[in-house]
Amino acid sequence: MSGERYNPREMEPRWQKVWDEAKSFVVRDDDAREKYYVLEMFPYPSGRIHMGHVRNYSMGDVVARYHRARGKNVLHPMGWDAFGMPAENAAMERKVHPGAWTRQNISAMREQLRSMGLSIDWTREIATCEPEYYQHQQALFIDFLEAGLVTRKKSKVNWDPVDMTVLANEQVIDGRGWRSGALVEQRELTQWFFKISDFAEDLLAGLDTLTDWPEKVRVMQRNWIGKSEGLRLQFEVVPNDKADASSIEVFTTRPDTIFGASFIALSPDHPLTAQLATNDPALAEFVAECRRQGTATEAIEKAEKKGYFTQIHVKHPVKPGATLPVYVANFVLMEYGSGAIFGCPAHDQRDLDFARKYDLAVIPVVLPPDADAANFAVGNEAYVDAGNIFNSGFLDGLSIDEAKKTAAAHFAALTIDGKPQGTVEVNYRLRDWGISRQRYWGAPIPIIHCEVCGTIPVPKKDLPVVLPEDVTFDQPGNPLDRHPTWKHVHCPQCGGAARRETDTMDTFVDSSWYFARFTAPEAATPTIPGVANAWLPVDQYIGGVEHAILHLLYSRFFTRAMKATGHVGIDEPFKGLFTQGMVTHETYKSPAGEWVAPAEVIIETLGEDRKALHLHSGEAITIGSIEKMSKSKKNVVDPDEIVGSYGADTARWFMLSDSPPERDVQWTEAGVEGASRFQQRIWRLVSETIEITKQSAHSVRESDDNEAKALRKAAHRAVHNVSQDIEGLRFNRAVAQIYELTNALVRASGIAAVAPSSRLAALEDGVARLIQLLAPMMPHLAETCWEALGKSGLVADALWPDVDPALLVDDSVTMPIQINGKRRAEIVVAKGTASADVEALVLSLDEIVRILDGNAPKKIVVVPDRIVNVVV
RNA sequence: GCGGGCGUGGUGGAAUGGUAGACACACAGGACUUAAAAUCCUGAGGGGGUAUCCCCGUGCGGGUUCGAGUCCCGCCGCCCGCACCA
Repeated sequence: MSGERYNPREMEPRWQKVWDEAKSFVVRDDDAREKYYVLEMFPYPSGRIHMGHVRNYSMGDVVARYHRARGKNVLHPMGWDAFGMPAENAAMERKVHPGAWTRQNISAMREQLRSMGLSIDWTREIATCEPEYYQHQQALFIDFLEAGLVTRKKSKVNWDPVDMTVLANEQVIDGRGWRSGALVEQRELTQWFFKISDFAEDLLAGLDTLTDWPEKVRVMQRNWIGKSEGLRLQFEVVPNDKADASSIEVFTTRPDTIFGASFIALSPDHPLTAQLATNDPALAEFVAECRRQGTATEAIEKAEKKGYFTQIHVKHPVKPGATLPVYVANFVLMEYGSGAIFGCPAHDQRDLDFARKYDLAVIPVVLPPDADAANFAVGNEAYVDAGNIFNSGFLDGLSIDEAKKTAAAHFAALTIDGKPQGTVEVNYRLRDWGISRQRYWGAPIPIIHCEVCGTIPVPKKDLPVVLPEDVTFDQPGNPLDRHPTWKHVHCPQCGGAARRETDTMDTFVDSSWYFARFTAPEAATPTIPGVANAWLPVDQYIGGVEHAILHLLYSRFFTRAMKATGHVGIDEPFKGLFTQGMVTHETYKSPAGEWVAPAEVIIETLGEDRKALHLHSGEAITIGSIEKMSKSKKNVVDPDEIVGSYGADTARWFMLSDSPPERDVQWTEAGVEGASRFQQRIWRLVSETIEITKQSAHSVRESDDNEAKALRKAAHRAVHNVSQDIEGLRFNRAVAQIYELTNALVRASGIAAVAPSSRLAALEDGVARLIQLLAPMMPHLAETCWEALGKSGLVADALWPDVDPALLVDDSVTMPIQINGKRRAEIVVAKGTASADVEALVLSLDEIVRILDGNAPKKIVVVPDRIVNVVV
């Protein structure tokens, strides 16, 4: 046996079949054991799995298998985020139905995932594109609608006039549609919205409870929600013959700087702007120009601050007799605050730029701590830091915070047009979530439009609203809209002719509650609340950081909305979140400047130098930078090929070793080979251990000698450390611990044949423990070894090895001796040796005596059982 | 601009304020082999000395401490996220 190499290609399918037949990973709701829910972000069925999936699911599987071994009832499901654009693109390009394309991809990718040997309960598999799933999403939509969490409103969208569809901001490139290349228009469409902004405060507050989330993600969400507290302030319009309005409302977070105000600016989309523009062609032209600028971030970034003076003025609210000019400015957003601002150029850079351009007053009202009031002036840089208010009448001398409160109180007490002049208000950057998409391949929004009764939800008994199969993609626009019959229905209320909503839901809706559906994937309702509440929240969620905001925020909103409608009883869906790094690879370029795939490159190593040659042509290839694996740069490695040649365990092991999981990992051929060699090394160790123990009769139970004891200690320490590292998701360190134990056992196996039986027993026990530590990471190899060692049952079902605490502590410790903080010697003493004894021992050491050279130490610091520092 | 993170050998990376470089990859030398692969052993941060040993060393400059990769202050560089948010 010891001569045979381990053959993953033979063993891996075998164990996968065994687990399958034993239903090892099928989980039951009525299991009394403690629950543990581990979930990796489910994949989009693009066609084939990539290395990012391998990394993601390897990590999740380690966590799942570890907690199973810890005796927990582990839910570890898998599904498909199966709606979306790529399926429609495939339909247009290849004339296949999006459903056929998607389902074919799902079965191909399911096979690939199965070949990885993941401990997934496949009986719970769901695909969001099936009516069995999306009918419940439609039910949720109706419940949300009835609970007032859904609204229908007009909103500006990017409209592609050629494809006749709405585009996301990311799909607008240089003002043109990414597919059609047509100039994108801004259109107002009536769309469905989830009222996520109703939960802004709650979503913000909830972040503080998510202590097992990366700080980075919490900060990103906090910024995205963008809370700011300020004052809504009325400015009285100086009577004129242009404007109908008698007052203008602005939002400000700096009411303390009101004495520094020098202008008012309206958004181009402000109602007053529109009204003024009807009698002012130049203003109308200015507004049109602003709109042309578009919403692309790039354009906004470069746009110059521009304004248009409306000829009207408002009264200065705190300087009797003074007025402020009213501009329309391109940088004021209608969507935020009230769509109008007051400008205080001295203390806001953007306002300052604007003031310099239009020659407006710059009045400093915050005095920096070290400046003096007589000379302080603002140049081309606004002063935005702390200081005391000056030049400001009743606010003089106050701090910024005090002045904000005083100003707010002042304006709250005054009235304009019968309303308070100032009202304290909290604003959020977070907008409601527009979910309407003019697409075929998504969940239909279950609404019927009736001329008589209005907008009527589809009665629940009529769900699902199923997508029609007979659709065409040979022309632009929404196939649902031009389908001959699908949208023509009767009104559920009056029975008259009516029209179906032809918009479908944003695919982010699909992924906002799938984790809940996994708890009862076949239920007749979206969830079974009792079951959902028993499983949720997800204890450990793992996925890419690219979902830090949208997916994770939407899921948090959905959970709250589902709670409000009685589907779950919790607020936060994901207790622990882990965001893993990307998989990268070197890039290669041919002399012609074309990207070359790693599979077509041969690397030659000469000493420290590396040279790349083309596999076929033999021409020199340039080795480029390390980049995220992507098709466009061709630096991808196909998981199938790796599994086929090295086995799934090797791929899994490599993905877990070396790099900390939150950082990017570089895929290298050498690294994979190292992982593969380690696999063989384990198999040799196991085979040799079996041989040795077979040959030597060690029926006599001897007490452990020092070697045996050291071996046992190494094994128990490894179990302890690996456990902690897996729980902390420090897989790279767990791997290093396993290497260390392996090294110790391999060393011991060399001498065990001639050694006392106690060492053989320790070796056998250590190898068994090693295999168990390995089982979450290389499950197939571990099963093979477990079986070879003659252990009963599956290692996948075995309980995690226990740790004898007595074996974690040493009776003696090595203490380094420092002289002035530099290590000069070390001593081995019994654990717990008194400081005075240690001190005496140190001073008697030859090396120390020599280094001290007759000088008396100034001070000796003894940290018991740790270190000694002699200060000279 | 704002926010977050990072900076350690040839490389990926270890290191509760306590022996910097665990573990791995790559490399070099040796053993085995007709040979290669595989395997095993040995070496290795840099500099100096035949050796015992000495000096320097965690992006840079300060500080706190008996002791700093780790904590504090100020720089430099890189990465990520957000960005006309009033």
